[in-house]
Amino acid sequence: MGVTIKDVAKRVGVTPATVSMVINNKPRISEETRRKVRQAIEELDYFPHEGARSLVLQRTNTLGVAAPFFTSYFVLETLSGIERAVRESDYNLVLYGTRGLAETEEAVVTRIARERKVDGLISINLALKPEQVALFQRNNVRVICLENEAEGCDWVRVDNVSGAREATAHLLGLGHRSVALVTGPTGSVAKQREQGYREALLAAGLRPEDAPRIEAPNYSREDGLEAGARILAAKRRPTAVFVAAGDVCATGVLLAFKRAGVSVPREISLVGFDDQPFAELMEPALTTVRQPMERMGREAFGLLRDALKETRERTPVRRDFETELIVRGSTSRAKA
Amino acid sequence: MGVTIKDVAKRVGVTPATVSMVINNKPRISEETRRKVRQAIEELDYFPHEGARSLVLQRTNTLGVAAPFFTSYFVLETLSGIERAVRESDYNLVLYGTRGLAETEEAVVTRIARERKVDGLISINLALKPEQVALFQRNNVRVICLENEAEGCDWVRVDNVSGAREATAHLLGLGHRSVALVTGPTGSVAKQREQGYREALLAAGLRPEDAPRIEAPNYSREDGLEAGARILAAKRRPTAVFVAAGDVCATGVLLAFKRAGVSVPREISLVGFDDQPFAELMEPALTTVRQPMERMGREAFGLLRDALKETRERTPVRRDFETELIVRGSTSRAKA
DNA sequence: CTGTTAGCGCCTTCAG
DNA sequence: CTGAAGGCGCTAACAG
Repeated sequence: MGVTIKDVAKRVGVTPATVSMVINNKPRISEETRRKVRQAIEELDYFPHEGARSLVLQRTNTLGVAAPFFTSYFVLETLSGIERAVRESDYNLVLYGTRGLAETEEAVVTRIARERKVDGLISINLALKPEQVALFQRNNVRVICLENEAEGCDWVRVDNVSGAREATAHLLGLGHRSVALVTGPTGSVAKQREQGYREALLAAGLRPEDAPRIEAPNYSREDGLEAGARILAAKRRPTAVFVAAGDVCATGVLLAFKRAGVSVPREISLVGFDDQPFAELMEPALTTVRQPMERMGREAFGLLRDALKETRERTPVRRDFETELIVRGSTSRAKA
Repeated sequence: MGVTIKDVAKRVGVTPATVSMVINNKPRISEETRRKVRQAIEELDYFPHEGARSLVLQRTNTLGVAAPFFTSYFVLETLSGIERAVRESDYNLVLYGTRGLAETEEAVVTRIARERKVDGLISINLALKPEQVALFQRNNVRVICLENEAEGCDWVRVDNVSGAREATAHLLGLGHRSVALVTGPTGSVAKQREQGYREALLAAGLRPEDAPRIEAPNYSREDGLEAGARILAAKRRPTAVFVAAGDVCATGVLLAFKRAGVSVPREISLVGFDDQPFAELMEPALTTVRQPMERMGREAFGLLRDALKETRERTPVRRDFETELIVRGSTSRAKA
């Protein structure tokens, strides 16, 4: 169908091996031959067949990115960083979505590991089990974890503990003594944020048990609406809320407060997590914790590329990025 | 390195060909052999090498998605629809970003066509030139266009003309006689939306030239800010604005109005395009034009899959999706 | 019903 | 410096 290396060879009157060497810039080919081969390639509009190369070279020049959803802001932003870095290299990028379902995740991961379509994988937010990590190792697929951690893999994440601690400390610094927590379902990220929250409270001599703790199973706006209602219904109403479950959820909390006629930040202060673009547009604009997602994506790609250069196993690399507290209008000093 | 079809064959005492036939469910293999082969596959934990299959089968089971950016809401949402549909099939998805640069786009497109890593491509918003379409055809890569149109390709898009007409008509129906337009840079989509806008005005006996027409080169919030300022500075200030350049840009326009102390919708009405999630969260909530992005993505995948089944060329298929006007708080009746 | 042969397109020895 | 041969892992065609 297409033009192959043989066609080029025939035209020049050499063998495919010679053409191959020219393409791959191997030495010990005369300038003369080199020139003629190049010209033939030009004339025939020849381009090497990547699949065939992969087969013999045992590498695909392709990286995978797996994530539960590609609609999550975090995933999207990190993907964007990855994509940008990849475009500057000559890797390709394959996407694997797991739809947030454990069984799909299982199947997808198995497939990625064994199908050999990728040299390496960036796993965003997947709960990789040890046997899955082992499967990747056996199949010689390097894995970098983004946001989640898996034993034996490099990982890139944000320091959730300190981010949450800082957010909570900001509220305490404004004089709030009762800070509610709205957090995601069990998972390492949620745990870390809760830990940071608790650390800040304890450091201020407060007891975490004294303020409402509400779970937002889906990090959704609806979850936030319900959380907001429950916070208002608490017997001792808190004067501040830290929505560790993220900005989307925080919009729901805010909406619940507005519907109840409770003013933010006059009566209650609100802090989110993520710094999504709309955070700045809300009324009041949302104080929140920013994560350097794009940079994290680039870093994940960098680690993967480096890992692929090494033939032997390295000791896993860990990168913790710092968060940044963005103070806006949704937080203010507690009334005395 | 990994276990191959030969290992399986050797273990059972048959040839690779037999194993291959079992794997691919070809008939004329005895139940006995079939069973033994299956068992050996199980025991050895064998999995076919996709790359090797592709080489001989002349298809990669992989589809590409190319777009300028993967951070644009439209791209993201359609990608999500594509991804979902793909996950239900057994195709893989490769991403190609062009960074919005013409030369990158040129290089990427050429590479996609010639590298043969994909059987088909969904092109979101790329300006495919006829020679590029021809290049794809020569290399037997099917192409579906999403949002943009290219001669000779199937395409999926939204009816921008009628969407813009409806949005404008909504404003006119509220009694507005001077409706400004904020539109994207030249491109088929922007042209279509402007056409719809003009049609609505003309149908109401108004002259498009009488109201400000402002370009937003990057569809950005900053562009919107500037557009808003210019609208307020117009000698005869319009009472309504249609931001065909999208909701992000509309947030800028709104901000400019707020900063100037001009109340929306009391003094001026505002309509966006896209219905991004934050549109509902703005104050006032934004009236806007919704596009069924997810469904469009699924449809694009469906068309591509069908096209790949057909061996011969078909006459191009076109799908126009309808928009939906979502009326919220940013539009109200013009004062008499 | 199964084995043999040939080849997908390319690259890497090893001779010459 | 270049050609010939072998093989990456798999499948299709043809024999047996």
